[in-house]
Amino acid sequence: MLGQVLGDRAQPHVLSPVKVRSVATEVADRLMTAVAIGEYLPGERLPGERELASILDVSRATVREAIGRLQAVGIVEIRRGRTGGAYVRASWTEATASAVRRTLVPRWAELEQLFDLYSLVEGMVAATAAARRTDSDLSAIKIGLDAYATAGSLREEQLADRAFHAAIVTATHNPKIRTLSQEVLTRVALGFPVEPYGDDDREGYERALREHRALYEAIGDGDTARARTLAEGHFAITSEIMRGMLERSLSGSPDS
Amino acid sequence: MLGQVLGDRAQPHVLSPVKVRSVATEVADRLMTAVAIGEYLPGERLPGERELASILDVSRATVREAIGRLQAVGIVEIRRGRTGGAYVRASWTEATASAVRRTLVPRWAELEQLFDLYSLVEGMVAATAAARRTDSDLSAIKIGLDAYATAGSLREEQLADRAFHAAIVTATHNPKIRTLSQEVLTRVALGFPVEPYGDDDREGYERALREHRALYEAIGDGDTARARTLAEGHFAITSEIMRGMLERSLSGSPDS
DNA sequence: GATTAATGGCCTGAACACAAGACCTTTTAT
DNA sequence: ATAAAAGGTCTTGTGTTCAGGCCATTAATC
Repeated sequence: MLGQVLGDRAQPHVLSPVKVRSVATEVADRLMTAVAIGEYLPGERLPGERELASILDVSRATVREAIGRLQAVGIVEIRRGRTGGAYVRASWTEATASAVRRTLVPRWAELEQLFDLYSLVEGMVAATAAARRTDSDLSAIKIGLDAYATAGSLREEQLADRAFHAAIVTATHNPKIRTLSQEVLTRVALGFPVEPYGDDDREGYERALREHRALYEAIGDGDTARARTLAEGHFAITSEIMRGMLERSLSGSPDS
Repeated sequence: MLGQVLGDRAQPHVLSPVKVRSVATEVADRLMTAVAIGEYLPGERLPGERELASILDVSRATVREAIGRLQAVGIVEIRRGRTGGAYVRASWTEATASAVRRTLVPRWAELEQLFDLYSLVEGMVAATAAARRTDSDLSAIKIGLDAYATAGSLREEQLADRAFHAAIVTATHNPKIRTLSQEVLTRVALGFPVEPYGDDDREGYERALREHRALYEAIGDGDTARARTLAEGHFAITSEIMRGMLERSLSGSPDS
């Protein structure tokens, strides 16, 4: 009786079909993520196959399998010879537009949910950081903030942005939170570059800088509510940008 | 220069060694979780090997491998014959005490972090639910609350508790949040039963009931801050209970 | 008490993913 | 021209998983 009211599930969540990621898929996802978050910029070369195999502790065959997938969707181009390797394509967002259409559009609703989750989690992170930050945490955040403010190139902007956020996550004093944040970011980033590359958007930069400053001060003040609100808003903006990118990629060429 | 200041990592997170879970490990973890969260109570029988293989969409050999591990750590006992199967041991928390010592103690700090994360995530869930709940969401939560209030047995308490929390998660209107919550819970639960079984603790029950009521009202009022605070506190209590259990299991028999 | 059904226990063979390593081909720095 | 560094291509071996059948055990049923 009670079971009926409560909707007693015949198939609990923990007993849903099992699916394990293959090593090759895991590697491919990681490499895509690395490119997506700007770890490797367009024109840059990924580490060699042998090196990646060593770093990731997998066989070279598996690395090749993974790189082959990146090549297949146009994220990298392969060059042979002495200076060969997997180079991030200049406009991989454009190159993958059709892949985006095929892969991501059916999951539009899912992406919206991911963006939402991303924003909420980062708000949680910021609030926790505000509650727990030490003075040295604050200093580290300040360094990231200043670096962002004085960044001279897009690359420096990216590095500083990541350092800033990394310092905030560190200020939560809980490595699990970092793991969670990275996992959520990865899920979001798997389809999109978090920082639109060619986007030399001064206005966006100024806005981000203002928000970073405000967030820094909220954390410095230990104002958890303000830090949360600011972070949620900040990452919601990022989500908006991605959403806009996707929409543009959709309204562009109908299909390849 | 900038790179130095920002601590440019030679080995980004995404390029750390790859390790994928085997199917058998995944199945074993799921079954352990199912037992840990009270899906199967002591004395109850897990589904048969063939049935599990079908449900989980894996081979029976893999299921056997997983069940063998549960048996090895004393979570279940295997009976043969017509009414045979894997039965949850009456006092598996006791039976696994030494396993807990060997497995969990080295990760004490990690567990603390997990408890902390658990509490924070559930706070986030409650706040989001308070902000987004519809009237029908609220009704569902109320049903769970009432069921908890009128629960006549431990089993009913568990079911109602889960229904209550499930209804709150649903009220966030974001399935990804549900997934996240479950993942975090699973990580926490992997070592511990969330609801200590034999713990016929009226005082604890009364307290939980009060907190559930308060949480229900905060969500009803759309008071995100209060909902968050209540939920964080509520789950922090759960964490405290688990912590106490572990400490008792430690101070008990030195080792087996 | 015999039968039968439901269960775990056990085995084989094939398919597959992955690792390890050798060797070839291409390209470029020297 | 040579050598180095990279990707391209094999082979071989190993471990995991699946699919299926058959055996052993137990208890409900006739």
